[in-house]
Amino acid sequence: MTTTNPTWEPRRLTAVAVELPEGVAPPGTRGRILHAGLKLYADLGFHGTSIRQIAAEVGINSATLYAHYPSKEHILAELVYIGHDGLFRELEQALADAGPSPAERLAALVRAQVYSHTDYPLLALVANSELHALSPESAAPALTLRERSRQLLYEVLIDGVASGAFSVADVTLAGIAIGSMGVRVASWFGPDQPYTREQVAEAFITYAHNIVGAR
Amino acid sequence: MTTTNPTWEPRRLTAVAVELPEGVAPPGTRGRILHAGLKLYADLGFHGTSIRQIAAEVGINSATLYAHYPSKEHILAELVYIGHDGLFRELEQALADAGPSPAERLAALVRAQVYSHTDYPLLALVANSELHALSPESAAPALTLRERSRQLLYEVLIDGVASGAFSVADVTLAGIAIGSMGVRVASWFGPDQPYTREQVAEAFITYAHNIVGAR
DNA sequence: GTCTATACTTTGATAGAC
DNA sequence: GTCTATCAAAGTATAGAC
Repeated sequence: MTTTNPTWEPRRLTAVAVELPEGVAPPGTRGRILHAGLKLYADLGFHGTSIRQIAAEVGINSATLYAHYPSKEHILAELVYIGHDGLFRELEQALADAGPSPAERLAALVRAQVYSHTDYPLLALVANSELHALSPESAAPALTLRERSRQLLYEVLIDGVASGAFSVADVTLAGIAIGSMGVRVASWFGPDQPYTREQVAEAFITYAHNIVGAR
Repeated sequence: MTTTNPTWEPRRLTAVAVELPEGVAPPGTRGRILHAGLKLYADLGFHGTSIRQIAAEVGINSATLYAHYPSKEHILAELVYIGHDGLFRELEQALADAGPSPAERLAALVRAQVYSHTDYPLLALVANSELHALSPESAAPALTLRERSRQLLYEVLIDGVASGAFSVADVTLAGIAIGSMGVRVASWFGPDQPYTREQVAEAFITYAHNIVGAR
């Protein structure tokens, strides 16, 4: 193959709605740019997407983008931040609404993570898979939120072990395993498979309980 | 920010050895190109890497690359195939060496996947995270191997349920959960954390057994 | 096989009119 | 805010000498 087929473009996801959580998208053109960036970054990756593709998706000239964002990277930075911030808020709210037992609190976290990824799969994919394309300064706010989210899980696990509700040899590895189930959801959940978000969440809650030996 | 800082480059991984399994790298310059591609694709992604960077890493002129590979994509295609083929072979060998019980066979698969990712993290990362950058035709052989690897796991799970060794409501979701723990290993395992590959494997085997309710 | 030189395209971003 | 027009740089890949 010595030439590139211009009609083919790689696709990372089956077609799903390009959606952001309510209230987080800026109004007007800036918001439409953000949605277009979300769709294209999820599909082609940050480096695989050109500023002209984003503009075409919005229906504006590429130069107009720079009236709303100072660079291509700033569009990604906003998406990555929104994704991490949204997940962290969902996790915090889930804990606030959860019952007092460690098992209930762990279930609330797993459910919130699964729903976050099933409801906004493009956002989850971009936030997790394209973060590495950001400069350290642009990535820092999202990384702080990721660390805080991680802490929410570990506090629940540590409490559960301390109270005897959980029985697990290594809390860190158990947390990694539970988190791994969750972050992968956006990569396989979609309209081409038969499960509802609720079925996935309840199954993964059971697995998480099994992993930590919840009584 | 209106200009790009040419001295900064995004980094996806902490420094680890750039290694391929024995015997899979072609001899001579072609093999050195493959190693350079592995390192750079893992670090910067396929679209984030230029043909000139690969050539510079090898220490040759960029034009010389085309005496060994017909395109940038062919280098990635070979890496993605090697990664999927290597994992599949390891899984098959693990089953051949495993004891007869479903629990032993599941343990063998989990251990093989963990070792494959801890021993060749760059290869695992490129094979899984950059596959989407390939054309459908270039990706097909790897996808076939991935499906066959998936089947190995599901056969063990189905056997375990049929024999009463496992107790799990949904084999598909359990398989996804177990596979998710494994594919994430390359993203966090490295010299900056305290676990050995054996510790990770044994912990994940326990979690897998817990997920499927192994008796 | 490897090089120098270069063709040609696409890229991110800017200038300036309206 | 949006456009047309354009720049400078970087991109993949090729031609042809050695």
